Order: sequence, then structure tokens, then C-alpha cells
Amino acid sequence: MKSRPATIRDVARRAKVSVASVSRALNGHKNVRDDTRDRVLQAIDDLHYVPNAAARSLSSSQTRTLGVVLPDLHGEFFSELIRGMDKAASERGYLLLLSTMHADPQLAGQAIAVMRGRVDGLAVMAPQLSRDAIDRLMPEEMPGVQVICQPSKKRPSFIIDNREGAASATRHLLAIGRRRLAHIAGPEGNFDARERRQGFLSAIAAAGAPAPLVGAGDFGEDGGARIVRDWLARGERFDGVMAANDMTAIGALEALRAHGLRVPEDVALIGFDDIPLARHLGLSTVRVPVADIGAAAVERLVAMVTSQEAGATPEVQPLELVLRATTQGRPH
Amino acid sequence: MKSRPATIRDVARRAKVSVASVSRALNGHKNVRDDTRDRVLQAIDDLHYVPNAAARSLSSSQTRTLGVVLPDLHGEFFSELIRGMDKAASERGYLLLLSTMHADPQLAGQAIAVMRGRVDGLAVMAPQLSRDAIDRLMPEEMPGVQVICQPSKKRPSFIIDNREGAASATRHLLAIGRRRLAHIAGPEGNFDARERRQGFLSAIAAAGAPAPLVGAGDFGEDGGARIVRDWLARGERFDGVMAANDMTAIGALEALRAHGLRVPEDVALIGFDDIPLARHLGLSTVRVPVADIGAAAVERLVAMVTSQEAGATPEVQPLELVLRATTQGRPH
DNA sequence: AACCGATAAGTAACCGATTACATTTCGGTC
DNA sequence: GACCGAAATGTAATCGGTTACTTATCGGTT
Repeated sequence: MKSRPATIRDVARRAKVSVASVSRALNGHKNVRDDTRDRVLQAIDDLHYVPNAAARSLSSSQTRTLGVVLPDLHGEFFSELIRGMDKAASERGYLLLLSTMHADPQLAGQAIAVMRGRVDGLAVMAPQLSRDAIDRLMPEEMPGVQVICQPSKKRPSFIIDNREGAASATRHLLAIGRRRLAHIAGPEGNFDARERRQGFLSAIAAAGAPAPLVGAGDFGEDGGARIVRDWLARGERFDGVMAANDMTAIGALEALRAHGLRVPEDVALIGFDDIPLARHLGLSTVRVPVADIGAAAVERLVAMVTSQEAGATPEVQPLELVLRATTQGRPH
Repeated sequence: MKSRPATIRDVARRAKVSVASVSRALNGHKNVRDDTRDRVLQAIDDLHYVPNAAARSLSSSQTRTLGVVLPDLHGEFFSELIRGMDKAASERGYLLLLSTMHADPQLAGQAIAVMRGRVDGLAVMAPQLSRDAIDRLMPEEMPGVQVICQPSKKRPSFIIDNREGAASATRHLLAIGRRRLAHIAGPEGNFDARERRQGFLSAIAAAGAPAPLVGAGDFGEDGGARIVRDWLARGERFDGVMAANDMTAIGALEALRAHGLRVPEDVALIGFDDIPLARHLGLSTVRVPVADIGAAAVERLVAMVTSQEAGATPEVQPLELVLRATTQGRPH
């Protein structure tokens, strides 16, 4: 006995009013008499009526849904981001439509295209795409924001000061007396990774410290571990490591310990992001308020959707150095 | 010059065919001549046409979207689940619509209602709701699966054998010589938490071990820490702790160490879930293949959506004991 | 009681696709 | 070249809402 779900016409019939009145009652228009509204509400209740979202979107060209396009869903970084976004969205009556864009720009285009008509706005995180590539991919007519990426000229971007964050982490290593520093960078094409490396290098240069080691990781645990093992196998000497992100740092940490080195006594170590794991492992790092960034981005996106407001000034979230065990100790 | 996006009629006009032919060409029907299809494709390309998803959903009553309703998004448990679901969904051309349902059953109903008409099927995780409550909330006419919860009689459920998992963790503590065991349970209303406590108690009973300590946690780190501190303050004696989940175990671990106790020498500790953090902290635990469960649930949901197939046999994912540092050592 | 402007309610067009059904065109046969 | 069934194409109804526009009803005034 699975009956067709009730439509607005069924409700109108039962409440003995027109569909227009039902629609008005439902959407809180003011020109509806109280007793009419009550009859409608009663009928809605009786029939367990729920408006059909597709029909509503079609006629009002509004979906009350926001699209979120992410490079991948691995790890706590993304879950935090989504959490912040979901909070801001649901507080405003919006739902989140998720789509992952596996690095390929081709597929990135597809991921964005399938959202057309399903969402009122788009939040995109694409650190591996250039500014131009993103601009080309984003539909002109749809409100959009960018999150943690190369800031756009056309759309609001929610970014962090990667260079300054990396520089301050590096200065901290120098401040606790480390001179032979090393950096494990992120993936080649990644914007944030490049910026962080720049920040590291400029801090080194500014301090007049010796030329550092630099290895190319992949933002993953294994990458970090591999680089460190390589260095140790080659007999490189270093007493401080600044990793492009926390996962890389964690891989490095394990490789260092596996090699019998003490952290921080022999090698101090600092990461970037402050994922929850960092706190548990006592990893010093640069705190990126990921959930806040996600929330701010969605908040702004909703504002754009509801009031057409534009503007494209990048919003830079402040970073904070978080010092824990991996840099709290004196050199041997 | 932001022009209205092209519609199927624009395409039809440009390709000099009817809208029906455009639709047929687009949806890969066979009765379309090659040159017609080519003209249509050309026009689509020229106009950058993308079909309007809302219109398509309305007329075909299909959205190619699946709804995911979760209790919360905190922690790695959920990000893993979403990751598994997203993988299975995107492989099949489906998008995921996210909604969090804050414990309140009232709100749970709303979270489900807003998805009506926006999704072809629903995957719900609601461990804090009874079987009946979920059945009442889920719309009859919509395909649905349940994930990690009290199994339903009406819908496929993807569950784990909490009792056996908890029992085997408990047997392991007994096997390494611990006798005075303690259990930090999860939140009162949570199905999995109750089952795990049952498993713990029955393993104790079966082994004829002394009556254990049992405290009520909340699946969170702080809860675990609080219970342990209470026990220690009251002078309780125990040499093995089985926590309802990993986060609880991690809180317990920190409280134990803060009190100067060695793990596992003084107190052995085992958790449940095997979140990534557990590996990094050397926490023994029971591995729950969360991502696999999410993927399996979505896979099944897609099958239900596309072929009306029903069936409600719960699918039980196997668990696996993972032994790490917190239980690897001999008692003092 | 008649009349007024304001407010409430109704009618029907519209959003952009899909698809049943009607019509045209095609390729082959005699 | 006329005729046939099959294949291709076109026409128009339909999905379920929103809303511009029209019509009915209201309370208040003279």
C-alpha cells in the first residue's frame, strides 16, 4: 500500500483552498488569514505532506543546497573542514552536496559541472589547480567561494598566510638553537605547499642560517617517513625539521625514532595544520583553524546567494604557533 | 553580460531538431540517427549546455543523489565513513547529500524530511535511536539502508558484531593475565555502546572473573579521562580496562599516565573502532572497517534505487582484534 | 445601505526536463 | 514507383511547485 506522496494539490483539496494559498501559507507570506493558515497546516499534517524539492527548485530556481568540491576526503583536515561548513550551512537552512575531485583538472571540471542546477553556490578547495584553471572551471553565473587555495580575483577566497606561518615555525626552530634545518615540502603542484616552502626558505635567509635540506614529500605520512629515511641513509646532518603539514611531520617523527634519534633532543620537529592527531602526539605545529575557515566560507557563500553581494577580497584567517613536545627540549 | 543558461529548447533550436530528440540524444536512447546526435552534441557544446538537474528530477523523479544522515561529524570515525560512502557513490555516478542529526529525535525527523525529493535513497546512521523510532522516521516509499545501529526488520542494515568484538577484547585482557577488569561504557542511549557493554560482561561471566568496575562514559576523550580519574581518586584497583571506543580509551590512557601508572605494565588498555589515531598511539583495539561499511551500504543502496530490490538481512562486517603496545607487556 | 481601499484567495502560466503518442521519413521489396 | 513495416522525429502533456494577475471578501466610513 505504498501510496504516492501527497502533493500541494492534495493539500489544497483537503484544506478547501487553492494551491496558491497553500504555497503562501507554507512560505510564510503575510497575506494569509490565520484560520486559512491553520486549515492548511492541519491538512499538511494529516497527509504528511512534504514539498517536493525538485519542483520547488525548478520554479523558484533555488535549491537551498550548497556544493562542496574537495580534492579528497582523507584525514582529519577534511573532516574538520566539512564539519565547519556543515555547521554554518545547517544553521542557515542549507544542505551540503559533496563531491570529490581527484587531482585531474579534467575530472575537476566534471565534478563542478554535475553540480549545476543542484546547488545555489559552490565552495571549492583546489590547492592543486592554478588560479586561472579554477576561474575557467567555475560557472560564471553561480556564486562561489574558494577555500585554502590560490586566492581568486573574481571570488572571495578564504585563505591562510602560509608564508608567515611557515616562517614563524622556522624562526621557532632557529630560536631554540637549531641551525641545520631541513624542510619536507608538499606535493609539487600544490599551492599551499609551495607557499610554505617559500616561507621556510625566506626565514632561513633572513636569519642567515646555513643552507637547508629540502625534500619533496606528498602531504602524506609515508612521504614524510621516506624523505627522512633517505636523508639518514645518505648521512645528512640536521637538528630541526619543518614539515609541510602534520601528516608529513608524523611520518618523519616515526622515521626519526625508528632510526634511534630522539625528538626533540637530537632533532626538533614542527608540522603545519594542527590536526587533532598533533595534540595527541605532542607535535609542535602551526594551528590552522580549519573548521572556522569552512564555516566562514559557507557563511559568506550564503550571503552571496541570498543577496547577490559580490566582493573578492581574500579573507585571511590568523594562524597560531602551537608549541608541544617535539620542540620543547634543549639540543644535546 | 551574464546570460541565462541555455535550456534544452535553445539546444533544439540551434540543432534544428525537437526537444525530444535532444533529450533522447542526451540520454543515450538508441533510436536517434548518428548525424542528428552529432548535430545535437555540437549544439550542446556551442551553447555550453548543462541539463537543469531540478527539471530532470521533477520529470523523471530521479535525482542521482543519495542522502546521508549522521549523528554528528566529529572525529575520524565519521570522516572514514563518509570517505567510503563517497567512493562507492561517485563510482556509480551518485552524489552525496549530507545532513547531521543532532541527537534529538525531533530534529532527526527534520533532517530526514528535508531530504524528501532531493535524494533517491537514504543511508542513516542513528545509534541513539531505537529500531522503532527509525522505522517511524524513514519515509516508506524511499529506499533506505541503515549503518551501524540497531538492525531494522524492514531495511538492509550494515552492522558489526559489537558483542563478539567486545568479548574478544575482554578475553584478550584475561588472556594476558589481567583479572580485575574495568569497562568504560558509552552513552546510555547508544545501541552500540549497550551491546559492547553486554559483550564485556558476558566475557567476564564466562571466564568466571571477579565482578568488574563499570563506568558510564560518553564516547569522548574527556568522558574516558573523567571516569578513570574518579576510579583512581576512590582508590579502586584494576589492571585492565576495556573502553567502549577508541576516543574513550585515549582519554583513559592520558588519565592513567597523568596519575603515574604505566600502560600496559600497571594497567592494560584496549579500545574499539581502530581509528587512525589508535595506531599512532599504540592503542590495542578492535578494528571496525568503517570505510568498507560505508562503501557496502552505499553499494547496496544504489542497487535498491536502480532495481527496486528489497531484502532486509543485516550484513555483518567482520571485526578484527588489533594488538598494540597498550596490551603488549607483562603484568608487574 | 452603499461604497471604498486593503487584504485574502483563486486561476493559470511558467520553470525545464522526460516521454507517450502521433506523425514523418527511411530502406527495402515487388 | 508504389507500398510496407520499422526507425526517426515531432508534438504536447506531465511532473509539483511559485507567483503574476484577477477576482472575491473584508472592515470601516459616511
